[in-house]
Amino acid sequence: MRSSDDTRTAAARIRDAAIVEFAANGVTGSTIRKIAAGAGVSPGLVIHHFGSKDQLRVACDEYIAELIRDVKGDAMASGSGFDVTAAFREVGDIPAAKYLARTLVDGSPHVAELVDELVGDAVKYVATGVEAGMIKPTEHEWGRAAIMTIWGLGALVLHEHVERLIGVDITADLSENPTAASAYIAPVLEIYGQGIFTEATLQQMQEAFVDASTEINQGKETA
Amino acid sequence: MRSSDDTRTAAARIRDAAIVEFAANGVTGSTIRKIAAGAGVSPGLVIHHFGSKDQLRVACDEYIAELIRDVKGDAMASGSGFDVTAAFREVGDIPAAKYLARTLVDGSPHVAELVDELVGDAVKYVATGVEAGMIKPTEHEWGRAAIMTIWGLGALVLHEHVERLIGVDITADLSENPTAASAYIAPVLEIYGQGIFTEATLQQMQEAFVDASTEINQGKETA
DNA sequence: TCATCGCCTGAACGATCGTTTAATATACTG
DNA sequence: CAGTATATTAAACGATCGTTCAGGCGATGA
Repeated sequence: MRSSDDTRTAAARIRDAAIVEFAANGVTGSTIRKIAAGAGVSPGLVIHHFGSKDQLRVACDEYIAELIRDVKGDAMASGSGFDVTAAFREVGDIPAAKYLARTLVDGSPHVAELVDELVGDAVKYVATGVEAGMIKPTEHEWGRAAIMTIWGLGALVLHEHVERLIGVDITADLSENPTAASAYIAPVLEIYGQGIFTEATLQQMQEAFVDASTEINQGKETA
Repeated sequence: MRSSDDTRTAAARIRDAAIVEFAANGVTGSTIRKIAAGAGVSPGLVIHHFGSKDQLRVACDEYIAELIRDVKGDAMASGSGFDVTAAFREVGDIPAAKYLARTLVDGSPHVAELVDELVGDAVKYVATGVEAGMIKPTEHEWGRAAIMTIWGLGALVLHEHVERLIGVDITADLSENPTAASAYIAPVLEIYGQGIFTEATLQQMQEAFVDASTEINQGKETA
């Protein structure tokens, strides 16, 4: 696996190999021996550098989180802030998107913190969009931004299903092949553009929902 | 773990205990010994009934898929077909939603098949909605339905983050506490109702997208 | 030159894994 | 009732896991 012109530190090679392995098979599904083989080192060296499998996993979490922090600003600036997926294209040889997809489900404090930051970014992105008259205002600033972030991350986590269903690999760089990516982007833009419900349906649903709510907590008047 | 008035077959108890374990720790993170303990039997009996850990996992996949097929019709009929999550409330003691969340990421032919069916259901649900004048028509029938399904499933997969961010456990029955659930449902209804982009933004984005597409197409033709 | 120190390896250890096996209890059948 | 199939267990096997350990290698500094 290791090429002779690999200038990375052994510790860096181990970390990168671990990310590949964790992304593909999950943490419990990965073995130190396989990671060591991927990095071209002995299993003992993995422990020597990282202490334990769990500490290696933490190091990977932190590294990926930092990696995404570095590139997410570019994605926001490029105008595709409504789709967090845009921030998680694979960086170099590192399957950051696939690693994140796994870790979002397995659970990790560092990645949870990153998600919170992404929601904060989305809130800011949406707020500036509202100020510029490009995005509709809302009563639920935080909730709307959170759900847009969750939807984007959720699609990323389910990238295998997205690819099977729509034929687009959203872990890859979509900007390189916009024609193929349109199968994913066009419907997303449509929903975010005009919604799906007609006026009548929306009003009806909100009324039904308010009725159900006021059953529990009466006295609250609608705006 | 096993209560004396448990009338289930030992095989059924093992299967249910495996679902709980798989849902909580994933397949590779679960052990036959723990599953056996959860079912109140010996590890050997697990193998005797299911052959192997992998066959046990397949049995769980099939069982959960069938379980969801049974209840998903009710959710569609209740009018919340726009949110697949509604179909996956925990059934009895079985954490079907959490199991599905794990399996959607780990990958399983049976669950992938189920997802395809859910998209098919969504297409039908949307089509009837369009006919009834409740849902706006679209050029991307399949794509829109697929993305709505993916978004719903994605939120389910990231239920831990949804709960941390918005304070709503979408694996639980939301209808039992509509007030709390509104933090999740209200923004979703808003986005599905009116979108987020203003008319100007939508047009601008679609033009930019078409430009990018034709750039590629023209480049390919000249090359 | 030699002692030192960090990088690294190969072998081994104990634990735990999925699975097998032999044996026993229970239920069904004729 | 005898006989056979099924349900179930305890114990053990081999494989593999994460981790430890003793030592070799190569650069560095005095």
